[in-house]
Amino acid sequence: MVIKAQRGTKDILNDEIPTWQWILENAKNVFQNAGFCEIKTPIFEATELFARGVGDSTDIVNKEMYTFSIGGADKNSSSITLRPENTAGVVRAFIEHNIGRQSPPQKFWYFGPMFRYERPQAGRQRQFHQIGVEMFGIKEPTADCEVILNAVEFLKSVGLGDLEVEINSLGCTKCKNQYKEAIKNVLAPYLDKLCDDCKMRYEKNPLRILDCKNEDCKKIFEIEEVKNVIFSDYICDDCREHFETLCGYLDELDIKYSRNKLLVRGLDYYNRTVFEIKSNALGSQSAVCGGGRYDGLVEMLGGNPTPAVGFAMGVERLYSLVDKKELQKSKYFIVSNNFSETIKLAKKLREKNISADFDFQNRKFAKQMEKASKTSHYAIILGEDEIKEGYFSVKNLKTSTQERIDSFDEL
RNA sequence: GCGGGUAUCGCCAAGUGGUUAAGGCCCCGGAUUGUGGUUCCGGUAUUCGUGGGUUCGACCCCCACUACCCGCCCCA
Repeated sequence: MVIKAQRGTKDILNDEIPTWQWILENAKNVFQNAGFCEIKTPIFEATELFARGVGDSTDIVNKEMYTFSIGGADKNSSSITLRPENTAGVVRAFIEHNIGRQSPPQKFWYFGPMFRYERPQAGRQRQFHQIGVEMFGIKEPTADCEVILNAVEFLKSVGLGDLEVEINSLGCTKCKNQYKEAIKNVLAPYLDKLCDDCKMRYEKNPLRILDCKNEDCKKIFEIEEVKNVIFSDYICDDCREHFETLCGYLDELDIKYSRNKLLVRGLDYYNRTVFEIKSNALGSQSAVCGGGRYDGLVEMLGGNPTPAVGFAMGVERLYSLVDKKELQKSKYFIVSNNFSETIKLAKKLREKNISADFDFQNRKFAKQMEKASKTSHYAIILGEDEIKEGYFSVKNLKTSTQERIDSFDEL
């Protein structure tokens, strides 16, 4: 019986690796230049962290978590969960290490695998990777601006500078709740015409009705009185000023964005600013990046009240949009039938940080040259004459020119 | 959780009831016994996702299962 990779998981092999590494290098450059420090948190956490942090009205917590009971069936067993996203974990670390004591802002970026038990599909796997950023301690829209700028700059660095940003403001706890009530009231007469999913959302999380793609539901949003409520400027003065200030900053940076009043994100912790970056080249899973402000989360998880804002990007989705990179050739391929001389030379070259490879089967020169031309820029011929007289014949495999090199230092 | 599609060598694939399962790429070997990229020659699936069934005979028909893909939902 052949064991295969689990459903919704995949191996990332040679042909994909250069592009993955390139994406990561760009992330590191962009975020570290902006003062974000990488943070690596564990892949599993207490189940309760996600239940409280991500929110139990979300599908992620309700039906998509990989949860295990550790310690058997006895009463002391603890429940752990493979992280479905990384904000909760970073916030946990932030509180646990008292990072809020340092002078704000505290800026982090991360990369790593996330796990969600969903039906695999284009742009969606059960183990997938996210690159993200979290910024703590700043309530002003300057932080929202910094975070969005970094998302855009990173996308630009991987050649995706033209994707448009959608933003919205959900308001603070107070105006968000007023808005929810207003939506429930105006939709009440139409409740039985909404799709089944929306009927459930009506009770659990009415804002998400606005996200519905069902045509019948969309028609209801077109009804004058409903439309008036949905598109009303429900947010309070403070929230509006926060949002408008942010928009002003984005304008100054020439970041193209559009206001999408129907943009509500599925995670419970968001307030005020939310944003998404989409590409229609992705099929139905169109969001490459999603993020927003979560001013209440640190306190909810037991820390001091701390404003925060961040985003996450799906690396597999990013990968599918980006120009692919090829495996780099090594500089030298040593062609020889003397293994000990060959590997000693390779070792010396590698110690000088020069890439070198060679044949391991003592094959004839024609075969070794063939391999050399596929994998390397130059062949170093190390035959009997060269070894005896102590020089190297170096052949440029592109131009087919060969020259004699007398000392190792010239390589 | 609900709908639809597909499954033939590492990859791309032809074959759709009849004794040896095309072809291309890659890989391996040879022509070229110490010099590659071109060319030429040769080699690589006792087997067609798995298990049953129909049939004298199945990769091709039927049933079940599994996996993958696509859409819904949700999200990155």
